[in-house]
Order: sequence, then structure tokens, then C-alpha cells
Amino acid sequence: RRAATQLINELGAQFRWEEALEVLQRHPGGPDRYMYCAAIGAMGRSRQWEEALLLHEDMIGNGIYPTSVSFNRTMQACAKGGQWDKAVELLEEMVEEGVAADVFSYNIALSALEKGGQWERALDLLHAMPSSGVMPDAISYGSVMIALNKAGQPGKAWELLAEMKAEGVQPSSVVYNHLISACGRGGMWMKVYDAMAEMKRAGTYPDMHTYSCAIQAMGASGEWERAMDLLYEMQTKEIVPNTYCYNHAIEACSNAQQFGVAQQILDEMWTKRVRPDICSYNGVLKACGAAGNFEKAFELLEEMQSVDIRPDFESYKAVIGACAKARHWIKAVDIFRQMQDFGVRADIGTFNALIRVCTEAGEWLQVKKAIDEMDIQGVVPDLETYNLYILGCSMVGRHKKALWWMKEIVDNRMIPD
RNA sequence: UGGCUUUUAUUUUUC
Repeated sequence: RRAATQLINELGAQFRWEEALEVLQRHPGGPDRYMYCAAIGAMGRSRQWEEALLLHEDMIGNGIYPTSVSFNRTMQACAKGGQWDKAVELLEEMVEEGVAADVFSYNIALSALEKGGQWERALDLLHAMPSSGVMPDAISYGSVMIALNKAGQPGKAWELLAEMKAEGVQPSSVVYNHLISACGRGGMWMKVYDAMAEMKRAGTYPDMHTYSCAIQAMGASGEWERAMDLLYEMQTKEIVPNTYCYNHAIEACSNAQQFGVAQQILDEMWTKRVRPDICSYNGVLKACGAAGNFEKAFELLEEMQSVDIRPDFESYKAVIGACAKARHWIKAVDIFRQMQDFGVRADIGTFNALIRVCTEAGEWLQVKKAIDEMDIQGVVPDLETYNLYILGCSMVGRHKKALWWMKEIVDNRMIPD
């Protein structure tokens, strides 16, 4: 049975959950608790939360008592599958079955709630822990801090930091990193510095990940120059920025319409031998798009291909957007074709950009082609698409057709704006 | 006489 347990673990590590199940089910004499736990873990890894739940029930049905580990693994499978409600249910079930929930159990449930965007429930659960005799640790607080960051609750995030200090729990870097992100998201860039200072005072030194979060936070607050300062500051502290740090800086500049600086950062990545990835290029391309600099966009598109970075739909969308901004419908149609030739799937945003530039140019044949192509590819029009159709109708005085599109909007359960 | 079972990051549209 030990060998079988190990085999199941190995299959699980390789995401071969069906084979793991077979090993479990075909074992002579039936599986034991260890085999079940290994199999439940394997299901969790492969995102098979329903199978994990079934296995756990099966185990209990076969007269094997559940333990905290068997429950925790099942909860973790639900958490990974985005089933926070199932994870919480299991936590409650543990109490009913007389199995003591440990700090792992609570942390898995908190993480499930965080992933499900349930920050209020996460806070409640955190506060309910001591009355069950389990004290929250840095991981518990970390998970809730992530939830507060994702929910854009910087005020609550600071409250949580104060709370954990008062409880005598040493805040981890995860806690500070997400506090920093939360401040940036809320436009509170001054608080980013406060959080970093507080971190040093508490003896947790900012590392590369912290700077990555801080650079992103500055970008989110529209402070691209401060983002750049942080990118250089970290290097004076001999912390080498990775691709994420550079990408956050590019993104900060791109959103602030600083195309030139974004381009400089990309160049610097090459000179500093930090390999740019698709996000680095897409970030600069987005800035090109906003500036309507389609010549540069085409250059970048070629450059990325020459370094074996395959442009994706995001890249093409930015280039088509650049053409649209420059009102260059011929280039837009051209690049759209290239995209199709390379087998890159367009999304509704790409179609909208293409339809807009063709509509504004009065290129009705191209508009029709785009509409047909959308239909073929099964891309569903959104409100913006219908608005463009109506705009086109109004340009050529086809009021009846415009009304027909209005009806289409309502029929497709959308609210006309 | 077996179980490291829990938390962190980037690009998503045109007006």
C-alpha cells in the first residue's frame, strides 16, 4: 500500500489523475487512508474538485475515519477549483464529524475565500478562529491581506496590519507586499512609502518582490516617475530587477502615455540582459497604440518575432488600435489579415477596433467582411459593436437598418446606451 | 516505526 501511495503521489505530480484513480480503485484489498489522501491530493492538483469530494465521501463510506489531513486536502481541491462555498462547508462538516480543524484547515478556507473574492467572509472567519481554539498565523493574515488588496480596500488593509501586530504575529513580506499593492490600487501612492518604511522598521527588508509590487503600485496611482525612481532605487540596493519589475515599469509608463520611456525600459532590459517577454512588448505596443504611432508598432511587431516572441491577440489588438488611432484603415486591414494567417484568434475588442477604423473611413465592404468573419469565428458582438453598426447606418442615412440594430441590442439582452 | 496538507506579482480594446 505504501508503494501504491507513492505511485499515486507521482501520478498526481504529473497531473495524471485518471491513472491515479485507477491505481486506487484496483488495489487488492481496497485502499487505506494514505492512499485516499494521496488520491485526493492528486485530484486537487488536476483541478478535479468533484472527484476529490467523491473520494472523500467514498473513504468515509468504506469505514475509514476522516482526519484533518483528509479534510484539508479535500478543501484544498475545492479551493483550487474555485469552490469557496464547498471549502467552507467542509470546514463546518469537520466540526460535525468531530475532527479538529487545525491552522491549515482555516488557512485553506481563507485562501479559498480570497480566491473567490469573499473578503468580508474571510475577515469574519479570521476573527472566528480564536474562539475555536486556533490562533491565526502570518499565513492566515497574509491570505486575508490578499483578499483586501484584490477588493481594493486599503483602509481595511492597514487596519489588518495593526491588528496582527497587536496580536503579536510578525507580518510576513507577503503581508507588506499586498498592503503596498492595495495602497497603489487606491491611488494612495504616499502610503506606498509609508508601508515600505514600516516594513523596514519591523525588520522585514524589502526584496525584489516588494519592489515589484511597489513599482506596480506607483503605476496604478499614475505615478510613472516614482515607478521609475523605485526601479533605480532597488538597483542601488543591489537588488536585481527581474522581468516583472521592468514590465510593471513599462506598464506604468504606457498607462501614463509615456511611450518614449516605455521604449527606453524595453531597450534597457536587453542591455541589462533581462529577457523581455510577451508582456514587455505588449506593454510598449499599447503605448504605441495610444500614441497612434503605427510605424513604431509595426517595427516592434517585427522585432518581437525576430527574437522568437510570438505576438498574441493582445499584440495585434494594440497594433490595430494604433492604426485605428491614426485612421489608417488599409494598414489595419492588412495587419488583421496577417493575424489571421498566423492563426491568432481575434477577440471582440480587436474586431471593434477594426470595424471602427473602417466605419470612420466609410469602407463598408471591409466592415461587412469583418462582420462576416466575426460570425464565422463565433465572436459575439458587444454593445460597442452595435453602436458602431448604428454609427455606420447614420453615416449613410439608413435609419431603418439603424432601428433594426437597436432591436438586436435589446433582443440580445443588452441595454442601449 | 509511512503524509512538506496552507498565502504573493505583469499585458485585455477602439470612442
